[in-house]
Amino acid sequence: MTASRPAKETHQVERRRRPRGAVRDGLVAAGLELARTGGPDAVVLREATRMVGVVPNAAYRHFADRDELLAAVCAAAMDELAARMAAGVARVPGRHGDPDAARGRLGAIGTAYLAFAREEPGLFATAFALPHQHAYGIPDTATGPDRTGPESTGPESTVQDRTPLGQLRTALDELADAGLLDRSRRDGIEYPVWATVHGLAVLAGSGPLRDVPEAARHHLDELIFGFIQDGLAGG
Amino acid sequence: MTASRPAKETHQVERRRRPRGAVRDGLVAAGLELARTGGPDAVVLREATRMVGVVPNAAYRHFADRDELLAAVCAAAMDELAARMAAGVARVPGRHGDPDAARGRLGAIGTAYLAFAREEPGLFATAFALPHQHAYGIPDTATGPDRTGPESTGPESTVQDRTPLGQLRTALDELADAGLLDRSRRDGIEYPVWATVHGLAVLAGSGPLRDVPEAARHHLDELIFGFIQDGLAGG
DNA sequence: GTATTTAGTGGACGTTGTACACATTATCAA
DNA sequence: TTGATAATGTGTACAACGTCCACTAAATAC
Repeated sequence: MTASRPAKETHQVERRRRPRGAVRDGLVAAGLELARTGGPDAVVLREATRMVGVVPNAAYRHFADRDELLAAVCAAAMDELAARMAAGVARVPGRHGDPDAARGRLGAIGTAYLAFAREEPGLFATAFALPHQHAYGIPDTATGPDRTGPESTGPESTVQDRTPLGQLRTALDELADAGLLDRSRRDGIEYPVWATVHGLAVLAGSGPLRDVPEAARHHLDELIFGFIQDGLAGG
Repeated sequence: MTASRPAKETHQVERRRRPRGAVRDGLVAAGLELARTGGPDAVVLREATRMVGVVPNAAYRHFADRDELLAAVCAAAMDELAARMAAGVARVPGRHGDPDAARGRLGAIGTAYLAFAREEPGLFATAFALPHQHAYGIPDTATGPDRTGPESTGPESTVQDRTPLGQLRTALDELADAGLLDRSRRDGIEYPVWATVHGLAVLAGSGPLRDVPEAARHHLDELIFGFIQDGLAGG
């Protein structure tokens, strides 16, 4: 403390030498790792700062509070799910409109969804965890169109959205283009399909159907896919 | 302190005057109220003891730790769901085997399920919240038949189980008895049906489809029920 | 009536989220 | 270049939580 700014080469704490936004990104990445092994509740602010190598309060320069960090982590987890789905779809060959390809891509979407839920239960739970904003308040009285409601598509859905629902919509549209899904049944059908796959993912992932043996798990998947096929074919 | 046991009527802290098991039951009831308004994370041990009027450590005479209390609260929440479903089914008139009654009872089950998820989001989330045993461990390697696997029914499913899955099974059996569900399609069909309803309950309750307006919500319900009907009818 | 179990109290510790004051570096105007 | 201002990290502190330990009074068993 004698000199005003002495020996800068020794080891002056190396304060603030990280590139811009590195701490923020690091916190999200750390939170993602915590979420991967422990779900949303495991993303604890202090632990994340510890992993990044900063003091706990440093996080508050980048996030208003823990919930805002968690929100970023949730978004990252959702992105990872979307990426896996897109990768699975991309692996299916065949031009648009080809019935086999259309079927294959829809199947790939469902498979990727279930695989993610099974292989990364923590991230899956985190992706769908609402950051405790006010969590479970009064049933809500006419909330405006704030959050992702029925996925407000643009004028004509020009740019494809990578969200799970967006990818599902694309696959179902192709199924209709290929003549495998009656146009009169297309409208809104994405919700029952999504609900069915998501329901199985939740029930078998962290719900009452967790720890059913691997064989039965596969059987459940087949049951679900068959059920969806029947639902798409219609009565 | 002069007499060995003086003035018992004054105000000697009124220690231990509660009936047997009252504290335990009170803790679960308190936890249930906390869960009702805040979900599983809101069931905090100290707050529950405060509501019951005992010191925090008193809880440890009845539960090994917070997770064990939470487990009891989860079971209570699941019971409430089951009770609502049973009540809904009981409201539908008609003898066993009557097609209208069979359809009505299956519908009542789904309706009660969705209504519970919508009216009591905290309890619904709690009912399906696994108490953080080790939560999201390694994907599990051949776990034995410990937890509620595929709902091990007795020899011939003599006594009806009130669990949601049990009630759904009963309704589907009746549907088959009434000739509305092909016997060849009955086996295992409860899982896709459950998954579909549960998926919608989760997505619309605390998931990305929360805060869709009331009207669209009803439309979603109809879509789901129609989809299930088609799935039951088969291709 | 005494001994033993049961069920509550009191105090303490470590961890968490977060607020306030402070210090240092980056950015930009003069 | 210099000096103001914003951005970003540090330190200290506090309340609340889950949980541990020692102690004590009531209920029960012998």
